[in-house]
Amino acid sequence: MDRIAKRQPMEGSEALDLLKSSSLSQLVQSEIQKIILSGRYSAGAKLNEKTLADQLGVSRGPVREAFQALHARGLVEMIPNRGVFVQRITRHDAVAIYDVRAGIFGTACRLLAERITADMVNELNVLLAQMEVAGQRRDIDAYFPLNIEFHTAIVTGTGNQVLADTYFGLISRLQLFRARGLVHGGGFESSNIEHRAIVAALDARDPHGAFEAGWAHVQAGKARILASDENTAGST
Amino acid sequence: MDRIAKRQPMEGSEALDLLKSSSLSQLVQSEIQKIILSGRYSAGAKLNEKTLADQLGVSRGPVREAFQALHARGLVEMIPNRGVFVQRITRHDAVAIYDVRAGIFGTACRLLAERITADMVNELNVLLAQMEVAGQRRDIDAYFPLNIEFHTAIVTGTGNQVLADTYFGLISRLQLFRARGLVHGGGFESSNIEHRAIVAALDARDPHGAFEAGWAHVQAGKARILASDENTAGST
DNA sequence: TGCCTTCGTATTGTCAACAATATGCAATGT
DNA sequence: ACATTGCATATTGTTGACAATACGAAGGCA
Repeated sequence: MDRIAKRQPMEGSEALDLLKSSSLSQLVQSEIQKIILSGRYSAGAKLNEKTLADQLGVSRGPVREAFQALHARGLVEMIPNRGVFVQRITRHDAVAIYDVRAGIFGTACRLLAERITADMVNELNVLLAQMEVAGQRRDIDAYFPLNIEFHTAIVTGTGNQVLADTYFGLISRLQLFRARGLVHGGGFESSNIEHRAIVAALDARDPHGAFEAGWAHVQAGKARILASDENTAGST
Repeated sequence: MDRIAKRQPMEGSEALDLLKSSSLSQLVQSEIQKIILSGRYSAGAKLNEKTLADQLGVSRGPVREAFQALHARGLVEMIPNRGVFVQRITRHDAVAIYDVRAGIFGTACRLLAERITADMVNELNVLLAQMEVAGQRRDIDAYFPLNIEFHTAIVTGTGNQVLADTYFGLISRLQLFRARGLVHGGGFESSNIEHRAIVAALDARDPHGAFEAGWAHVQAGKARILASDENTAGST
């Protein structure tokens, strides 16, 4: 764990974040978030204030502030006088998150369909082609980042920052759900078919079709994850 | 401003909140949120740590923690070494929030259409009737809480807590937008027509129709607010 | 007059100490 | 053997103090 530097302005990797946010709590927050999402702590694990503070080289104050922000983002659970724990995402929670994500992503597609440029369509088509290649090769390490880039391009392409923030908030909570196990390979083919349907609707500037395609894609993803989870563990 | 009691367990109004959350920061947070949403501070106004801490009868620590949570919820803006300010919601922001709200509310309607009970339909019909009475009487004080109850019933009726939280988060940010001025009366008639369309689709268990009705209702509300804002102030 | 520098004050950022609560272990009693 | 009580320890909750930064007024200079 990288010890946060004692205020020396430029310090390697995230100098930009530092310049923008400066305050230690922001730094500590993103650091703890990284730790949580990396899956280093299992779901429900306790986050000790002093331990974390020592690891990051700060006092407990900023750590406690970071906890509050992470709690508001739904990444940790706080029990008074007991402590802070990595949020447990049950199957039931995951379903709820996926349904909201379906609505948000569908909305993104719908909004994008009304304003998408030819360049953006081309960009998505390039990603589509690359994903198909990776899919045929069963190359999950190539496929995964492309898949993320595809969804990110659509969500940020709307130009709606609130939508993007909401979407990424849901994504991070889902990361928490599948933090353990779940290679969730497979489903390349169907996933690519769904991607093509989305781009087709976007290219046709068809808001309704785009929403439906986006919604259906996330719902299909939900089904795939839940099926995969069914096989690996018997979580509540 | 009610001074927060010094730990005496039961203290009038929000004893339940206290029992559940206990920690001062939670209390302070909801208190500051109330202050912000009440519109007592104008948009962009500075929130002084020590002043607030003294008003609430606590030290700066819990106040700072509350700030972090409120920042994560998008209610305040934090500038390093400068302080915390009531979040400014521009017209552009409001449009973005409304678009997301349309998607979320539409999604709520869609999900609810798949699981709504006859009792729930009746409940909504009762609210519908009451709103029509209030609308015909131009009784905004009666109409407003009914309107909120109608939307809340739909959103919570889905049983999806994540969706509800997301929705209410957007609502509170919108409250920030129209905190000043904006009586936004009028539009009763059209609003009621839209409400009827929503309930009709729900009663018909028609997910697509319900989504569209919900989406259209929020979009219409957006148009009404923006038009009203056009007349009152020239915000950015 | 208008602009810049300088200094005092107010405010934020961080920390370490103190108080309150919970946890785990040992001793006691049934 | 098992449950219960009491104590020692660890952890959280809160506070006040100190350091660093920003703000604003007064004064000097062109």
